[in-house]
Amino acid sequence: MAKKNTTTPLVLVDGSSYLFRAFHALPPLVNRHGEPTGAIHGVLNMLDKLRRDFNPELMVVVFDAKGKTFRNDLYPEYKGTRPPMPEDLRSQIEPLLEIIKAQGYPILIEPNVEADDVIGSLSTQYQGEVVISTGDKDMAQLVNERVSLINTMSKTFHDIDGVKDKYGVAPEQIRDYLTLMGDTSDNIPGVPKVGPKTAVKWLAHYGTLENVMENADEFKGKVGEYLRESLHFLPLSYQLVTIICDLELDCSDEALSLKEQDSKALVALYERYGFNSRLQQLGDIPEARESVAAVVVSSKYYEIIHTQTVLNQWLKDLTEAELFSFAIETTHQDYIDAEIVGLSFCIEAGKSAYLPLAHDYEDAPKQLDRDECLQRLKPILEDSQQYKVGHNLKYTRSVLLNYNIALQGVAQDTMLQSYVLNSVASKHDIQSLSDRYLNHKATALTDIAGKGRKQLDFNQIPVEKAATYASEQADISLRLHHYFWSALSADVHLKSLYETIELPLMAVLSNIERHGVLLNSGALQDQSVELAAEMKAVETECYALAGEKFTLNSPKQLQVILYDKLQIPIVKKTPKGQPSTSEEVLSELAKEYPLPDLILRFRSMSKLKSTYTDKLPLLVNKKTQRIHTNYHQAVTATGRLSSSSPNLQNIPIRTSEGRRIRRAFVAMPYYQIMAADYSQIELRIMAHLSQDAGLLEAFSKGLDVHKTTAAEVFSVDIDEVTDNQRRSAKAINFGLIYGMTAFGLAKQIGSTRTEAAAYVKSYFNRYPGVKDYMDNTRAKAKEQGFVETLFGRRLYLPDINNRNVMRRKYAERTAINAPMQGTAADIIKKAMVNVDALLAEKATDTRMIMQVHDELVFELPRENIKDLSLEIKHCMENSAELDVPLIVDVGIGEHWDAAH
DNA sequence: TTGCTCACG
DNA sequence: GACGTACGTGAGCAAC
Repeated sequence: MAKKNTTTPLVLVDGSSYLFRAFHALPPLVNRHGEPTGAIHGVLNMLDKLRRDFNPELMVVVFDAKGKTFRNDLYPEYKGTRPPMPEDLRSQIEPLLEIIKAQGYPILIEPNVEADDVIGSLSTQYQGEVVISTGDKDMAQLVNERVSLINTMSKTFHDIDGVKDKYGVAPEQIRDYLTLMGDTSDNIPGVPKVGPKTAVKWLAHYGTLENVMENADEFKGKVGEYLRESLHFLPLSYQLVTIICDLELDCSDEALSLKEQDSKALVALYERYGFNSRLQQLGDIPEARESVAAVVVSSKYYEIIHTQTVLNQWLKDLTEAELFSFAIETTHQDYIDAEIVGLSFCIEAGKSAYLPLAHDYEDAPKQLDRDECLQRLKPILEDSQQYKVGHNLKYTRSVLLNYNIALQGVAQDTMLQSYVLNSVASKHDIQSLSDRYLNHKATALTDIAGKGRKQLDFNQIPVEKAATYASEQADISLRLHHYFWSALSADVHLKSLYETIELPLMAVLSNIERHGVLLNSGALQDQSVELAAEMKAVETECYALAGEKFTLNSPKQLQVILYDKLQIPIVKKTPKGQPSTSEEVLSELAKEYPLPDLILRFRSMSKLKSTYTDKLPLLVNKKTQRIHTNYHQAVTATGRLSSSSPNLQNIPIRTSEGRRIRRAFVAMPYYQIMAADYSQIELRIMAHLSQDAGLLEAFSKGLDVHKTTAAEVFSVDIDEVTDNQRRSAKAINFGLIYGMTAFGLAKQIGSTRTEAAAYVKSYFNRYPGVKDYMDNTRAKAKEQGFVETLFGRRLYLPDINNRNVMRRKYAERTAINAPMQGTAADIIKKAMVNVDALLAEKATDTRMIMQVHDELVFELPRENIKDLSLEIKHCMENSAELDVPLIVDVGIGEHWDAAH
């Protein structure tokens, strides 16, 4: 085959590998017919990206054919351990092929061989540069001077050196390497106990598999025996991992060239499968415009509202709309200081408007009066029957309240929709979502405002630019809603989680944030002064012991002092290979040396001072004189909230110096602080989920569960359990929630690994239900690719079947932990919604002011405090029906510390 | 910006 | 005989 006269490479795509990976990596999106389309999206986006990156003229997408291949004839057990393809994936193949074909890609599907073999043959026989796009490491054997690999999903690129770096062997050794290791996912046997490290070591010494086999007698120990026992089947394994490179295929340029897309067919397909943003893009092509117009609103129409007449028309349209999306643009990111600069609206995809109100740069065009416009919008925004969509409406709601507008009728928040559908997707901001789900690169704020110190506030941005950006925000939000809504509607649990927990919680959180917490700044400032003095003293002592001055807070400098200068032996290294100076290590060293203990004292004081006593007073808001945190509702993988600026979920409690900080969290005059926390909620959830008889009984009888566990594990009478046994049992109970190993438990309780393993074994004997539950959870996770909480919140685990042991084990531990941590999060969120309703009904002056994962904190008037605290306690305890009682402990005091 | 360390549940 | 080792967060500091 001749090389085509082109400067761009031939791109070969392993379609099957990407289809499979996209299916597991992406959320289970469905179109309006309820058909799954997530994997199709994934593969199409990937193809787009390859085209953008390489701009190729020749490009082929290769898929595995259905049915058996010649490898099954060689070895009937080949891929014998693979579960059957999930139906939701199988059903996406045909539509995907149709779409790819209509987009103009040549497709190759060869019977009796795999996609690898087709790609191997094409890359070998083509004379020019080749890029193979695959997620499969076996293809590394095809790399040479003109053939390289790219993994479009993990964004990695491998040429010859890249393969050597990644695997430790040259491309021509890859087959030997794979043969020695075997491949569990394809069910190809290798030498037992030989993994990447050993395979690389052997090949580095002997060069080839053949040489290893000829010298098998030289290998010592158990592995040597395994090697000799494996010799008879290694040639077969080698044959199985070898990619065929001499298939006779049509390799003409004609066969490999990208073709013109069939716009008409694409319009029909995109419409059929609900690929709206692709449909929009087709609308820009003249010959497709007509057919596109027949199915969607095509062109984007962004209007700027400058006159009363236009405003009137839009207000009328908004009032008549069943559902509209809107967004606000403000001067600050902080909702308290934010002033509204403009609003955008969208009634149907592609048709939106921007209402500029407070752009005040030099020569800014005259704009409608802000207060007047807001007054006219107020009835619409406050109408609970007028349904609205937005993105991160907690912020919008808080800002509008500054203008005395109480947002009602929030039907949808696209940030929360995205989070409920897939909490693991790292970002839920509108730009990322548009890119990911609509395949549309939205204008970013930094595109129009710049970034860093010179970033313009929104009121400084020219109205024209601002209008494009803001209108697009509303437009995208509406499109995302259509997209997410069909996916949510397909799953009753996810939909209910979204509608009954996350959406109502949004307003509750907004109220908590806005109300804020009263802080005794003076007390903290005093503490800062005292800490500074003590730190000074410790510092002087440290310099004396070290024999020189150094930065106590620098791990790097401390390393030099401890391990180089003072020659203290290294106990542990950080993940990057540096000798660690962590708390754990220093405590150990403190037994023998004086300096580590001083460093620890210095560090803890420094932490308290810099993070809390110095910083918190600075965060008191000038207007309200209180602290206003931000609760993030779409950050954690498990469903918990997180808190920032300041983080009120990590205020110290474990040391007395730390608790002193809590005493600065006070109530206003005539009020008190009440703290209500769930007792051992995650263990109770484990009892409920596992239905283990022993655990259920312990909780139902109100026993001390750690003591009960100790009695069982150590086979002693419950009255004879020692404090030490109880402590170990508590560590076991916690460890179980985290998916522990014997190693981790041993480290925690300071026992040997063997002892720890015996405790775990004994635990599982006594609580067989827990063991079953954990095994079932892992198995289900592997099968489904996700785990669920009691209320159906999902957590996807893309690594649960990863070939990398570490990543897989990590995913397995997450699989164990997430249902418990997540269910606890669901329960307290429900409680927050319920308690909020209770307080509204009571019309008291009581305010919820903080949430710390299993604790709610309130500020309430002194009168009737006992009655109300009991009501709140009951409300929290009844927010979920478990097969064990939910217990809430309540405390009241002048400050947060006293309320515990 | 990254790595380390440490505050919380 | 390799390699890591209990889950989930946010923040400050040093050093690049």
